[in-house]
Amino acid sequence: MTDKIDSSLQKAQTECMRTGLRLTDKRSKVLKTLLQAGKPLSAYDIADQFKVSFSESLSAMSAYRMLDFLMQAGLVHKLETSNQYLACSHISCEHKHELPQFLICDQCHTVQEIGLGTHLLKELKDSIENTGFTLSSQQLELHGICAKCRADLSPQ
Amino acid sequence: MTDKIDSSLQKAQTECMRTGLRLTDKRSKVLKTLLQAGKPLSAYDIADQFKVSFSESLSAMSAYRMLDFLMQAGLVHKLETSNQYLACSHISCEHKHELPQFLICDQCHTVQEIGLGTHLLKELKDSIENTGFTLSSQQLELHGICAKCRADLSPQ
DNA sequence: TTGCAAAATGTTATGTTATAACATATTATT
DNA sequence: AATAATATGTTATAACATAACATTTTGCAA
Ligand SMILES: [Zn+2]
Ligand SMILES: [Zn+2]
Ligand SMILES: [Zn+2]
Ligand SMILES: [Zn+2]
Repeated sequence: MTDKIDSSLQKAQTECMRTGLRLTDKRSKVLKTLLQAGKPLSAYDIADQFKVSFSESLSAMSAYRMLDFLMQAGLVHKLETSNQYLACSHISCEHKHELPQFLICDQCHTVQEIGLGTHLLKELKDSIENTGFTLSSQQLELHGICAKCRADLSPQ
Repeated sequence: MTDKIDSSLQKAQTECMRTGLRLTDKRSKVLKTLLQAGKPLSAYDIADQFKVSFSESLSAMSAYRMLDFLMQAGLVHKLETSNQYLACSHISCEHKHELPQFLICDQCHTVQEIGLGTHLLKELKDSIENTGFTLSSQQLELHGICAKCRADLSPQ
């Protein structure tokens, strides 16, 4: 678990270096906070958790700025439907996503970042662009009940 | 234009009667405010516009409550990506949508409520449910540049 | 028709999310 | 070392949303 987090942080650092972005100590710690949480947090939650984890102050204002940076760097996503932030699931792997897609469980609030087939995405994209609209990179947030909660609800 | 708005209000009234919902005068005026605006408004915008249009007070708190009602009735949608509300485009027509889909122009902020092919939606739904996730009714909000703005950007 | 209960609306307070504006500190470059 | 650019600290405020309780309106039954 810690290994996964460390390797993600390592990878993030390397990738930022390569692209000329400065993943400072605090920014890295904000990312680490999200990786450790393993679930979406609000900016204010992040600031609070940061203080607990690192015994170091972080104002919400700073959290927002660092989240902006991390989002630009593609390391963090914002869930618009819940105003929360979460670490990208694909930091440590090679998987490259154009359009992040999230399945959000309304029961246990876990979020799964998935990768729909490129075929399906292309179809979706084509269908939209046929209307004359030009898509910019965005994301899909789909709500429902996750497999685990579904099993808990109907036990047999 | 006014005809379209009136017929939508009429239809909304009829539909609410049929399903036992009470589309009160104020609720109807909130819906009218959105229909007249023809674009998404925040709850506070709605309260302000309501006062202007009807010379009648409406607190933001009341606006939120009326929006909740209108959303439950399927007459209004909330855009989660901009915290704004807009009248459903399909009030006056028979078109029934399970999953509302919006194309949001980041240039001029107009919103187009579209209907993707049922085939494509089914494929999307199947693809997601294959992961074990159970979708509840949700919506797609896709950002980009509308045809008009695109034309303005590249004039020839 | 009167009385009651439920639903709708009014009102005030407060919680939550996000940005503006300006000061200070750190870093890179010359 | 001087300078400029970037990052962070700090305070204030804007924007979005809900809680809690009072009052009014409505539907319905006695
Ligand atoms: Zn991602
Ligand atoms: Zn769940
Ligand atoms: Zn609609
Ligand atoms: Zn546009």
